[in-house]
Amino acid sequence: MIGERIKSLREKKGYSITKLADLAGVSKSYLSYIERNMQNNPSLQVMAKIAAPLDSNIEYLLGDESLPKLHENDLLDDEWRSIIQNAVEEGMSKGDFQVLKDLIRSNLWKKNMTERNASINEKKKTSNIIILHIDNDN
Amino acid sequence: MIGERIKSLREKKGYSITKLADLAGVSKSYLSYIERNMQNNPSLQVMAKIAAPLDSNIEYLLGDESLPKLHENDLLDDEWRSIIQNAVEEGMSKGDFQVLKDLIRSNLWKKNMTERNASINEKKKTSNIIILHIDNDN
DNA sequence: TCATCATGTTTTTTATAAAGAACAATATCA
DNA sequence: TGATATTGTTCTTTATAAAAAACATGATGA
Repeated sequence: MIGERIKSLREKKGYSITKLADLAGVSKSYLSYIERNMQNNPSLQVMAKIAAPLDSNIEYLLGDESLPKLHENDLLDDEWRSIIQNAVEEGMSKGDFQVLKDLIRSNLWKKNMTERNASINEKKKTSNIIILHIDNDN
Repeated sequence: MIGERIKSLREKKGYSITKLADLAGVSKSYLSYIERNMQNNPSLQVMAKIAAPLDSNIEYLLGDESLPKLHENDLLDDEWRSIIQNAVEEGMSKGDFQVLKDLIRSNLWKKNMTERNASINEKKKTSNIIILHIDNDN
């Protein structure tokens, strides 16, 4: 349930119910209800207000209630998310990504190969991967 | 705003407001308000009820309201998530990924270049990206 | 040791979310 | 072409979310 998540995050931060209620701008009585699942139908605004001082978001607080669970607490942080989101919007396929991933796993990572492409060279500072070839015929 | 998302998904399904309201089990008047952003603070239960017949989820409907936006409708689904999760665990950096992303954006995508690497060749079916070179010296 | 404060709970009140009409406007078809 | 059905809207009501207040319990400390 939703209450456990909030309570867990709250205690992790060392906040009392009263403190979190103040930070969030909701009444402590209502927060108390929510944590104990006595009122499990809060509005989006209340959820957002509670999530903020917990450095969380509605999605995470929903937890199993809803399908996905992505959260900084769960390894995949927001920066990653937006990077990937953009890539997908720009047409990256799962297969494309899998190549990169498999590459890393198979430790080609460590091996140096030759050849270089000038147009890509400038990207070097941010990564140790250089992509030379893009195949378009399948 | 939240209204646009719902309306967009609804129309994509070919549902009328009345139809969706029936499927979701909420009043059509309220749904109408929400779509026009005249009432932008629905409860979680209402959100969940609306999301279901749209084959969506609260997260997606929230859209910009909340930080992440991941959804099957946005191409980023659970499969993506686990792929990326694994990659991160295997040491992939954001910079590494950014190279790939920038590459796609700059439309190298469309250009064919030469050279090929036998050890990677077998990956061709799943991707149109072939990685030839991994630089390790920075 | 008793007074003040912080804790979380339960009661009461009030604000508003959400339903249930009734409505106007357009579409459908006999 | 006029009756009936759908569309989405606006008005009215009622159910309940959320605040405010009062409360109980333990902690702090003078």
